[in-house]
Amino acid sequence: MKISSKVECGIISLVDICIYSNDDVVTVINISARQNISAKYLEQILPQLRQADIIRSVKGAKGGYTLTRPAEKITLRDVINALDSTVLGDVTFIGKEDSLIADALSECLWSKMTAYLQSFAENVTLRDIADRYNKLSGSVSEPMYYI
Amino acid sequence: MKISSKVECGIISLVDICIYSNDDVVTVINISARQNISAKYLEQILPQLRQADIIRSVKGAKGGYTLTRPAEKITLRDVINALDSTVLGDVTFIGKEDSLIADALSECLWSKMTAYLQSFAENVTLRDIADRYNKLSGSVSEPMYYI
DNA sequence: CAGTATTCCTACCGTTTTAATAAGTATAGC
DNA sequence: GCTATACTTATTAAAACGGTAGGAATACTG
Repeated sequence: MKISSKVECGIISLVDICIYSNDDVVTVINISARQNISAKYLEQILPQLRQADIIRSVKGAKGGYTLTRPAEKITLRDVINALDSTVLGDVTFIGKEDSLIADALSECLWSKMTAYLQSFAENVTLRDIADRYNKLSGSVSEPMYYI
Repeated sequence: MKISSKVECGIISLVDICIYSNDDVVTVINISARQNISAKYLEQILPQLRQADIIRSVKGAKGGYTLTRPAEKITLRDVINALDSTVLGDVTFIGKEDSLIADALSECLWSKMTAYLQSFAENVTLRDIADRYNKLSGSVSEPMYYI
């Protein structure tokens, strides 16, 4: 599966906001520095997530971003669809293909696949990713204390 | 989901071969005419399916293609992987992303999704598509006889 | 053995998509 | 008013994709 950098960076940004906002906003510059993603690139991605009502922005000095709701209420389906609706959406053919075989294919394969992808992504939340991240980062750094 | 025209046309060609080869080979020109796909384009797709041992070719005059095995033994997984291994394969990030968050994301979402896609496509065969096609084409033309 | 029908190979071109950058505007805190 | 920030739009550069083209190799046919 090919996932665009935009989707990848978008999700990473959200997890970053989730982890580092302690009742406070998180700025593009912060995210950029921590996640090693160009700030200018983020400025293009985050507004899309705001329009999808996943994050809320505060303008001006001391501004930044926060999640609009608890991380466990934000599904990856919401996020992915906001950034690139083709990822989980119905199969689209560039070259028209108005053939019955293509229809059969759609019924037997593509539509079932995409239905599953949607429902699967609906059952994974930002919280799940953040928790998993915490475990991963814990298992990397914690053992150091015991050396 | 975005599926390339190559994958779509490749599968259509195989179903066409499956339907129209009666112990005989099927030529690119035949497929092209029936499925309305440029012959030159097919000449680019079919060799890939031959290399993947899905079809067998006969060169020269009276040449053409046949399936290497019964249609019920050819899974869509084989076909899709032969034509574009990125469709069902592991998620690939264009922009490197060597972050732990990306790892967490991979574990919680991408790898599970792709594993499912692979296993799902493994359980659909060319025969299934051909059968479905026959039903579709039947339900379109058969009722005409009763008018 | 010549002619023809076919697969095969490789290069090429144009369009679209994507990634990333850039520049400048608007807003709000201090 | 200065500064830090989000917002918007345009632009560039690179890659992927769809499709075309020319010609070489191969094998049947008369």
